[in-house]
Amino acid sequence: MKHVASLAGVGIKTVSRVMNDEPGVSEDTRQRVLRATEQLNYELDMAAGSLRRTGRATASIGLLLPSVSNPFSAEIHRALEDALAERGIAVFAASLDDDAERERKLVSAFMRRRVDGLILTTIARSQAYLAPELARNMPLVFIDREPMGIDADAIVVDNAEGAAAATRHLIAHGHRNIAFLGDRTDIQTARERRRGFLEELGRAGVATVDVPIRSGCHDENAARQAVVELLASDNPPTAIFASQNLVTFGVLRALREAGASKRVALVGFDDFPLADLLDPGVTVIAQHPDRIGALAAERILARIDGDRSEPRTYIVPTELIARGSGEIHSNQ
Amino acid sequence: MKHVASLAGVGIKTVSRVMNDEPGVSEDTRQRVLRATEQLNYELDMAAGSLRRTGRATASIGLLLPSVSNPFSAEIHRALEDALAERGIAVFAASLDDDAERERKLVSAFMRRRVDGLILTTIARSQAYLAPELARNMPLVFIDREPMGIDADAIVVDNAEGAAAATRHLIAHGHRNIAFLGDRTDIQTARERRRGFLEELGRAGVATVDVPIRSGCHDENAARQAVVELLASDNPPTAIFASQNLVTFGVLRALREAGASKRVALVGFDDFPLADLLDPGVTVIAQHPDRIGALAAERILARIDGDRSEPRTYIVPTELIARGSGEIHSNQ
DNA sequence: TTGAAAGCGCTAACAA
DNA sequence: TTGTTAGCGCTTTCAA
Repeated sequence: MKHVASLAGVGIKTVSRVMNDEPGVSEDTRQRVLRATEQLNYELDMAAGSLRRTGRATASIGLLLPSVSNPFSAEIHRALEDALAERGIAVFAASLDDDAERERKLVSAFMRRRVDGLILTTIARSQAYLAPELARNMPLVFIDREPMGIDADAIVVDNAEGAAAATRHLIAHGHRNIAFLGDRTDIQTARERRRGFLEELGRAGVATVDVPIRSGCHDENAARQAVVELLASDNPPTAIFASQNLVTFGVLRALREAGASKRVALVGFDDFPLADLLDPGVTVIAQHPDRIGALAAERILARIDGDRSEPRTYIVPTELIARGSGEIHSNQ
Repeated sequence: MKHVASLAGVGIKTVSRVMNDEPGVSEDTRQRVLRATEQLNYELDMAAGSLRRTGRATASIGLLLPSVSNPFSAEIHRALEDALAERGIAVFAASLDDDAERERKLVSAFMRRRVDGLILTTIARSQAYLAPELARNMPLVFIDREPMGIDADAIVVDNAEGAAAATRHLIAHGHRNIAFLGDRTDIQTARERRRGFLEELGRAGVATVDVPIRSGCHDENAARQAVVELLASDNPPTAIFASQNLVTFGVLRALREAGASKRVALVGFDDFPLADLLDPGVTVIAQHPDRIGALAAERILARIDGDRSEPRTYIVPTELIARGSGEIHSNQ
């Protein structure tokens, strides 16, 4: 900046004014400064600026996702980026891998970079470690899973209700023996989906005592294996509820291998590409990652802009999309 | 940091030593400082540090992808993150949207944040605008598409050879009337794939003059529409080469709607989840985004560490995965 | 409309 | 082993 100033024959503060589009610079000087910046290929150093600037904003936020390569997460990421780019805010993205230790390390890495806000998917038992940041008005928005031990904005879907809707749908098609394939129980959404499933069965008067529940399926293979075992059991289920997209993929593989795709009904939580092109099409409870991302962006921007209202949890509705696999009737 | 120093009763430089794990601090003092940081919930300000540090490293890089939500891009992103996280480097991720103006703006946003390196997918006709950065030894790695007008590291796949392999495969199954569904021709990889396709047809002695070529399919719907028209034409193709995953999806839809899935052969460029569960399974030319990401990380780290060797283009091989759709024989 | 001086939080260089 | 001073590139404050 010094160099630009001397090349343009002006003071350093004048260059600062031009670079930040501040008023009080004659058009003539402005042009001279701009020419100098081009000649020197100069770009403002935002970090140096934010050191002195009142408010200290860095125009960056930290985004913690289950994984940047998870399609659901990636859609949220994109919606967020679109909304934040309009305000010139850059996004540090990182993957949680459902590991509590990683969560702490990545949050700390964001803090050391003095981000203006944090948008987080979490796995640790408690997020109370963030209380000091919250007290200092660090904008915090939790997505997909609500925080524990701390009161902050959250954007979630109604997991219990979505799971209940899936279950209701299967019951309406004559099923009573419905298997539940769930993710790791340390994941809040997984527990909620199980709760919704069981409550709905209860409402329908199905004794939940011998409902086949397989929790802890965190990947495709675990789910596939679980289905293989269920189908080989004494009393194989006539329908399956898969609580997550990777689990749904594993179920699809197992059913295909057993030749049971058109006999055993299936509803999956979370939509995925090509679900309609499989045979039968896969009935799902669709979440709306784009809406989750847009809402999260809206909330973090409001907090950055000084909104000090009570933290709230926002619920984005789910939607059942019938494509065939969930409409298979029970023969029993 | 001042506060921590006075609370611990030490000089500010001692705190700096502790925070940066520098030697020359007694275990006793170290403990006192760490206690003070915990009490004050202090985290180092890396940006302030890098202002003074020799080399100015910010421990962050800029990553420009076609879109963070594109599955292929997202896999690259993940592989990169894994390799860079080991070195404590954070990633600014952004979406290009195949828009040259966006490219310039996002690169400029990265520069203003003084990233330690740039990993870029580009669309602009020329990347000569980056020559000044390159001259200043800014580490630059291009992925998926080679830069124009500038000599820098690039990680690409052999698009022409991959397309040729797909074409060869179809020819070997008796096809001569193969349609090419290509992406926008301002995208380098799209042009390369078309070249590989045409050259292979030439080698096989097929007159390329009346080969049905449909370029400019940038999304699912354009591809679907193109296939609908091709199937309705006088001389419908017996096989299709889809040059990109969204295009493949559109082709799948069109074939399904026409009831032609088991009659018209299909090979798609780029693998995708569930390709094996469709009926027939979809034969693809698989790229290896994880390897591209890992290689890009390796190169940018080498450049950051001072490697000044001649820029190179690294080619990651593709792989034909036969699943059924590409093995449909021609009846003609 | 312009610029000089101070200082943001940190690390380099050097001194004790 | 520890601390002091200067200064990184910028914005704030204030004066001209």
